[in-house]
Amino acid sequence: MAQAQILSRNQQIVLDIIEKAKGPLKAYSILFNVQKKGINAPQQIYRALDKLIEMGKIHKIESKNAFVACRSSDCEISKATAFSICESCEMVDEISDTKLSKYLSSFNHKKGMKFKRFNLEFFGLCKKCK
Amino acid sequence: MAQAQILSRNQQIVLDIIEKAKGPLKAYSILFNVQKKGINAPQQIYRALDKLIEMGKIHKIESKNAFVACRSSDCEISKATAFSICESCEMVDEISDTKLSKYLSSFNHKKGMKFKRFNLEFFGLCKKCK
DNA sequence: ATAATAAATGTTATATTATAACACTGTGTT
DNA sequence: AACACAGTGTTATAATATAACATTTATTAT
Repeated sequence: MAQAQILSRNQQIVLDIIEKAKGPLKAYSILFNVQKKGINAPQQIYRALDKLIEMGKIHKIESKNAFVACRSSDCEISKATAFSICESCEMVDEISDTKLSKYLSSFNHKKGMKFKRFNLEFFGLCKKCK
Repeated sequence: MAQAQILSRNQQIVLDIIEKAKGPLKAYSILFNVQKKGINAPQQIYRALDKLIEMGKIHKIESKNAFVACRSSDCEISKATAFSICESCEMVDEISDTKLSKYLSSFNHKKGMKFKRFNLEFFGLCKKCK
């Protein structure tokens, strides 16, 4: 069993903000939110974000340049991510569907590529906005 | 049957560069490549890119902020995109796999979201780099 | 305990990616 | 002609991300 990760000060501050948020947060919006805690520069945010991603605590939504907390049961290093994104309200929801994950993890590209990781982003209208 | 799209001058210039390229191109690298043709400003590139994406002529690789020509048989508006990306040589390959596409297009999110479009990016090592 | 190593921090500067805003041009209506 | 519309050119600026370097803190080995 993997040992619980110990986070550094800045990593914890950044993770707290992202976990409290209702939706994806952008790096600079995180920065503005933590300036009262003594974090002043983008670098500090991006470094924390990088580590948190490595740890699988958060994910980056590539199409939005924004970051969300990982909600899947165990937060190991994430090799398989999928999200549904509402194009109206911008809501992002992590999809944890075992079948989907298995299907994609075992997907074999004709050209003989061996995959380590994938990221899938679905776009549409959520239940509310529909 | 959809009529062949007529491209504007700038759209054609940008598409030509992207089609000639071996891999994904970034907006500013396109810009530097077309300055001899009288295109001077990022806006002109981004406007062309936006239209070309709308037309399905090119795709954006979100994780790289780069653009590739669509290689799939018919270049209609693209609602279902998938790519394999080599983490070593940065090669990007469009995956056109009917089964995969059908599987994902019919994927139904529990939370009742209706999808219009998806983008999938696989990461790993290509045959050469393996 | 201490030296050595690795990880994280703080800071300034700068690179890269992308959009806003406005004036203008060409083309096709009606 | 008057109008609408898509595309263009241009200047300025916003938003996202990294480089580089000095310092501090934590971890490990001896």
